[in-house]
Amino acid sequence: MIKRKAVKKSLECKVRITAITDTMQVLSGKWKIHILGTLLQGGRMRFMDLLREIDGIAAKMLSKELQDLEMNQLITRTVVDTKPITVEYEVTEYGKTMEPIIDEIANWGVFYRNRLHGKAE
Amino acid sequence: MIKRKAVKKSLECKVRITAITDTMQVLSGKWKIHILGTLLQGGRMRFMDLLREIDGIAAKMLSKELQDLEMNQLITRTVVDTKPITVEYEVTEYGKTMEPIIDEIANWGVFYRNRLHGKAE
DNA sequence: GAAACTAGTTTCCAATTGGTAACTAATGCA
DNA sequence: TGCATTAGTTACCAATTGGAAACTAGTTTC
Repeated sequence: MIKRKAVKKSLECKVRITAITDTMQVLSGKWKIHILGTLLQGGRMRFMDLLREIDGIAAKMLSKELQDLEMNQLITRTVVDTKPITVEYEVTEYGKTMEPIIDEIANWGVFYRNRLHGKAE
Repeated sequence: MIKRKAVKKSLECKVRITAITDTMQVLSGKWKIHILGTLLQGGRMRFMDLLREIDGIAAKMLSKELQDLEMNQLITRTVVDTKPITVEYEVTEYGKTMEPIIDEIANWGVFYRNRLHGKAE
């Protein structure tokens, strides 16, 4: 018996921990999942649409989080030459690979609420 | 056309936002997902095992996060009357419903790493 | 009796996060 | 001319988060 646990840790666990850390870093902060979720439902949306749709977010936060998401290539930013200039945001194909995560998180949240009330009913 | 968008928001979006907020609150902080992930892999584990297994966590953080997870009934805490007293932590059946989320997050992290290197290869 | 191991707790500090409110700059409308 | 709308930015501030290190306290081993 010569430290089998340490081997087990190095191989399986570390890769997993790195993977989880990466994902959570990309989704860090209070708003990114909500922005992605809203854009996944709404398709192409403008800044002001998002500001109105996502309850409680401030312009500063929305702006910063959109920049982060764009840097990670999860969304695209397109300036449209309308009367007052508008900017459209859209989830990329790559960004759409986040959908299973967001769905699982949303599902669990519903499950959680149901459990808090009557599970016997 | 009398504000159809607002209706759409109230019905679909708000429930989803609440659900996501709930889940993320239960998983809040830097360590909860790692602790759950480690316990899901390792089964019944002691405090010191977790401290050694989860790279970088401090005793204070581990202690606090374990308390949070126990309060939310995702794990159980059992004091064992060994020579120096030990405490065992284990994921509950309810806690195991988090597994799909953690798996999706870990999967995406692996996908993310692969994409950063060679996707053409 | 000293050192080590168990499972934490306490204190103190630094960095990050996120919120409010005011401001910019370009354009259109009355 | 003055107000509204677009998409932000800036400055300031408060709360939360998390990390290091030292400490507690009981038991066992050398």
